[in-house]
Amino acid sequence: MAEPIDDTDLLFKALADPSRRKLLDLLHAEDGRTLNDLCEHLDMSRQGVTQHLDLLEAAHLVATVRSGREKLHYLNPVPLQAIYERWIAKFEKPRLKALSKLKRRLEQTDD
Amino acid sequence: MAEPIDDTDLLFKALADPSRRKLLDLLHAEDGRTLNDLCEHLDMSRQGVTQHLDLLEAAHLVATVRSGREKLHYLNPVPLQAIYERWIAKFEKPRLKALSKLKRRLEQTDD
DNA sequence: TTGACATGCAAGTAATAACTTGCCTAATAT
DNA sequence: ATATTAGGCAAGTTATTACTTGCATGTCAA
Repeated sequence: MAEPIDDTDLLFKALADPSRRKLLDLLHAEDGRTLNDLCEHLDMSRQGVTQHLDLLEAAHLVATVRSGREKLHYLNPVPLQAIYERWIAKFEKPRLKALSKLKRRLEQTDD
Repeated sequence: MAEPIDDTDLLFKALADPSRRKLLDLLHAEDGRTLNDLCEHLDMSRQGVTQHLDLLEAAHLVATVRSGREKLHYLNPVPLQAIYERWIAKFEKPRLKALSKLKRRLEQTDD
């Protein structure tokens, strides 16, 4: 069963694979990489990497821009925030929940 | 490939399935439930639920206590904190990273 | 002390996910 | 112009995961 209905599901599924997590780490270390660049770090075929990147893109964790014959990949950390709100903050002890609220308030005044 | 080597992998794999996330939600709503209790909410065989709970237990998200012929299930939110540190805080903008440090400092003095 | 209840074990099936291979198109550099 | 480089598409294969069924064991209540 396990139909990937909502974004939450795509997101967790995207994070469930170590190769995809490595890709996120690579983009975190240096943004705007090409497909070939990323392939050099992964020990699998180019298509394998492409398919992982497609999943990351479906989960909105990676955005891409075509530049000539190259495709540049950028990290988008926003969905991770959603995980935090739904799965970390919610399950924390009340004390930490209070801190989460504080954090959000600070974000609003700061931005 | 995708060998489940470390705890991180078990954790993300555990969270990747909607039924398992539902189980966590159920335990969050009310802790110490029996297997049969949890089964009533899941629309699959008892064994299916057992296997999901086994994975959650392997990821240390659920702990169990045997009580007579019943098995009680308890939620352990600690591993979720690890995800936060490694995957949320790390990928946040520097401003939010600073807040994460603050949070940890507060935790130490508070506990 | 027996019958119903709560759960465990093991093997099998079906669905999904990860990965590969081969060929195709478009951009660039010489 | 043409060879090379970057990437896309589509099928097929293998591995993993989700789930089921049938039977076994321990616990409790009457």
